[in-house]
Amino acid sequence: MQTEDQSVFRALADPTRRTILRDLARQDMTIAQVADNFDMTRAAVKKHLSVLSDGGLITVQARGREKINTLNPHGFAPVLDWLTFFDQFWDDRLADLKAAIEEKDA
Amino acid sequence: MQTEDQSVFRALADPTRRTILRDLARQDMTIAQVADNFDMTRAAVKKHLSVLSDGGLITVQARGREKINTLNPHGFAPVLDWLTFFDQFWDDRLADLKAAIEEKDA
DNA sequence: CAAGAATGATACCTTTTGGTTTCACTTTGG
DNA sequence: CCAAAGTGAAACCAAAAGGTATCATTCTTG
Repeated sequence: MQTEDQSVFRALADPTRRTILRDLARQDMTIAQVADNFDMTRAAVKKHLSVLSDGGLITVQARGREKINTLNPHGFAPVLDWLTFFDQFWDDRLADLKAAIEEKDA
Repeated sequence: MQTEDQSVFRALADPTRRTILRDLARQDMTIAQVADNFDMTRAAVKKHLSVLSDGGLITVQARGREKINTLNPHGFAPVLDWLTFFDQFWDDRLADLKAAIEEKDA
């Protein structure tokens, strides 16, 4: 458990990468297109895309000399699974605490 | 959106911290108790706890000379909210893709 | 009150990260 | 064919991250 999750959690840790994911949610993009949305070099964006790819959050396919980056919704599964552990914990043992937390939600 | 999420995403990025959260899910613990579960100094564990606290994932209260660290389930909310954006995206625009992904889930 | 326990804080070190530059490589188009 | 477009990759840098060691503080307790 949580053995191979590191790459996806690491991928989500950077704000630039989280923004890229939102951008790719709108449409698939080449590296250059993604880079146009940021004030940094294409090389830097490329590195971010590599981290996202390592984390399984995007897939990349070549189209001629271009690389099309596509959001991979399936890649979020490990994160959701990990978070689910806590849901279960609350349900099983801390129903009262959960209720208390929600009502003190100022 | 995603403006102040950084601290919680950063907190979740480290495997030691994710393990600490699971440990705290079982029971509240002092710093020394948390440190007993790891092969590193108490000072290092303390730093991790500070990051978790900054991210809102745990709360800390003094009890005499001890500090009791408690899991704060509410702290996960920003992460769930952020992830929800993609759920919505799938529902709104990619119902077909979602189905395709699930059925090709080898 | 004095010793020990639990912690806070600081300085310091090493590795990772995020970024830039630069150069080689492949595809596309006129 | 040849120049330009789109990438890949490597070298290099500064800053952040994860750890350790050390010392000062603050409770607890006999």
